Amino acid sequence: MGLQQRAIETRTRILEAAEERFALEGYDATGVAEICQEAGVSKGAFYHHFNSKQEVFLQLLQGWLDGMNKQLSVLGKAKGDVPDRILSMTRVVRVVLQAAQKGLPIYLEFWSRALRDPGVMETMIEPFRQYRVFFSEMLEEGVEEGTLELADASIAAQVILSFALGVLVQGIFDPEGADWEQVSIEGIGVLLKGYQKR
Amino acid sequence: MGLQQRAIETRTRILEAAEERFALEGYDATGVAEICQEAGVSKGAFYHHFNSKQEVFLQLLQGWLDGMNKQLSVLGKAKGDVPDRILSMTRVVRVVLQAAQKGLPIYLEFWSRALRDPGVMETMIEPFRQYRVFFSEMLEEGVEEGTLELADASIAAQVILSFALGVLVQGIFDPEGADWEQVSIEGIGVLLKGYQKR
Amino acid sequence: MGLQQRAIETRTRILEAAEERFALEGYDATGVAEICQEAGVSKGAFYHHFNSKQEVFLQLLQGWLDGMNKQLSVLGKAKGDVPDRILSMTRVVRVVLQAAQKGLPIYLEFWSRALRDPGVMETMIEPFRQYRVFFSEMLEEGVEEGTLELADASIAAQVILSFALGVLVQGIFDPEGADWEQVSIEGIGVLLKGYQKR
Amino acid sequence: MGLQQRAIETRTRILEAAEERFALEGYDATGVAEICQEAGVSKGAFYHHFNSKQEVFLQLLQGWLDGMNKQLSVLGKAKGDVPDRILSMTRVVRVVLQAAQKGLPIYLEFWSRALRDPGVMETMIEPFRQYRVFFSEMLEEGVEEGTLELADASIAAQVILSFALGVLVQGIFDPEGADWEQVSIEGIGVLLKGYQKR
DNA sequence: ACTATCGGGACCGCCCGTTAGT
DNA sequence: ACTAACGGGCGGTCCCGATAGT
Repeated sequence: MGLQQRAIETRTRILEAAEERFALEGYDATGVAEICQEAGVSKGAFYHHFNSKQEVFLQLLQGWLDGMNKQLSVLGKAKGDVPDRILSMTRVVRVVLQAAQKGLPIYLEFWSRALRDPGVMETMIEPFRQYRVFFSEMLEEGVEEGTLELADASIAAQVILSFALGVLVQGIFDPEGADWEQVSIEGIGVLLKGYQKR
Repeated sequence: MGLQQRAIETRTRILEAAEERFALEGYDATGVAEICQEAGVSKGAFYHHFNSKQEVFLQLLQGWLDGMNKQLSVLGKAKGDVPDRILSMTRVVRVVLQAAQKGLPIYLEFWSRALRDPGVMETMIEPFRQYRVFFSEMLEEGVEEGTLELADASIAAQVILSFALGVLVQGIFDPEGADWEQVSIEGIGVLLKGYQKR
Repeated sequence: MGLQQRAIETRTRILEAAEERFALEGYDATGVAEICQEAGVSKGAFYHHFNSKQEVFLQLLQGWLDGMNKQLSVLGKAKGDVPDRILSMTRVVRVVLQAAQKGLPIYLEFWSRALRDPGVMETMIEPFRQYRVFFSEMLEEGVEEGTLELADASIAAQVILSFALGVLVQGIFDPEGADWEQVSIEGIGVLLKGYQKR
Repeated sequence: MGLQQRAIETRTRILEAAEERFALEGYDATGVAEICQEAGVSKGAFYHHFNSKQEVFLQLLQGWLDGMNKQLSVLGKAKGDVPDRILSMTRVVRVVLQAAQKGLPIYLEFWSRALRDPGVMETMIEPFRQYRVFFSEMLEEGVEEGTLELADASIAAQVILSFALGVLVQGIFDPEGADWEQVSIEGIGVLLKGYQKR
């Protein structure tokens, strides 16, 4: 309906404006008035749709987490044998880095918040754990299909993920510092060679 | 004891109090009055020693960076052949993690700030680069001494560091999520095996 | 009655309170909180209507200047020949003095400000110049109607205005020091006699 | 003695610095620290020589008043008949204006203060009254020497002084607005003609 | 005589959220 | 659904002055 349509749009505009401002200046340094101005609405509208600035933040966080989950489920449907699938993931490093870089400031805000709120912390950590489970299962699949040979799939998964995360972190904070794509290919290559069945 | 002595102590007390409050509540959420109370000094004293809250923050950052540099120079003086030295580093993971965990909140504050201030960003990234250089030289030493065999020492260094950083990051944010010491030993083992001369 | 109505009233109350406090204690010595209390509004309301204390001050100044202009246009419509009109003006000295005395403190504030802000200075001086032009034209009218005889109407206007201003200034700062009405009548008398056609 | 000499110099430096800052920014807007910096001394020195910022201000005021008195006594020693003496005073308008312009800001500060402090007000007004007495006596001298003819010397003195003050005020605030020297000569001429014995 | 250090207060500006009104 | 007006309070900064020390 017309009215509802407009309301939804207003909501979205507020959320988008908030994300932008939070990313640019941080949560605390961003005023509600600022968000409203950016969104082109009045403060009344803001508090009509949200109960507090905090709530807007949490909604943004939730949206971000949902996005993560969706990504994960896409990864699960890849084809080929396990080593190939891992290598193919490596190839998208550049894309991932670019995406991550844009979202980094707000992401750091999420973490800052998480450190002071155990509930948020739990929610933030969850994706990490899911990645680990997902990867662990994938490696076990590799053992079953006979392409990998490893003592403990869980630990191996953590090793590979740690390396990937390390590349990511450095790539995000210091993109020009090295050719991170090359580093990731080399590193994954060495690790896979160590884990591959001869 | 002299005037100067007392002044230095006051300064230190302010810095320590600020560090604690910043870590506990974040930069923005911490008031100058709060810092002063914690430090047991007046606002007059605070603004006698520092021109702004921001300046206190930057001094803390500087102190932290200096500490990093000192650590690095200690690492450089280790003995034994290169693979052994690397392995011995992994053994201190637990200690490093504990130390890092304590400093994490303020560290995240540093990064949040860095994202909004290119100058700070540069300063924050520098240690990363120095670690890379340091490690790269160490690996070349390994090549010279005949224990390692690698195509490009610089990239290999980045690979190893990325893995280490990844373990660290996960260990900091999710200490209970896995046995990070074991993961680091396993991972470094695999990587070294890949780089060691047969 | 509407929202707007109330807003206007609030604005007015703030301006009036500010004028009173500025006059009583001076611009710098008057706090925003003080003005708010006097006006019976909150600081939120204050900063909703004005961006700063300075802005309130400038609005007061503007209002005062507008009042001056209005007065001038009233003077222009008097009747009788020119010498009579000038004499009739002198007779209101007492009234003018009383009015001026009340507004003096804030007026001095205006000037103090003007000395430090060329833009304000220009605005403050403008009325002076307009008075000169107005008077000059009036004297020329006297020449045309044959009641006055003078070499340079502009200079004569400045002479008369200077005298008037001098009486005013002394009357404002030292009302009890002399019978300023009598002085003004005597002085204007002598000047007019010097300029009147025999 | 050496020590005393240095102390006096410090005092003077503080007073000069204060005068400059007060003139530039106003009494309230000028901080003690600012004065100290300008004078090149510490705050301790400041409060060693003066008990408060206010005291410095009052000392400046006193100095200014003493200067006024000195000027007056110089005027009293002029030669020639009274009309000539008055005319000769007129000729120094330009010099007076320039001097007054420089001291205007601090002078306005004096008056602002005076309005809120009856004691200061009395001190500020005194020179005005002395000028009136001085002038009144001079005019009576003119009557005695047979060059002037007037009903009430006191009022005539006030008339002439009012005109002079009016020219001065305008000349100070709007120096470019007219040729104030010419205006003063013309005005005094007309007034003297009215008062001179035929 | 002069300095460095410190105390505590108060001000302006802003901010988050609410309410009266459309 | 949305706006304008408003409430009350906090936060960084600075300021005047006092004191401990040289």
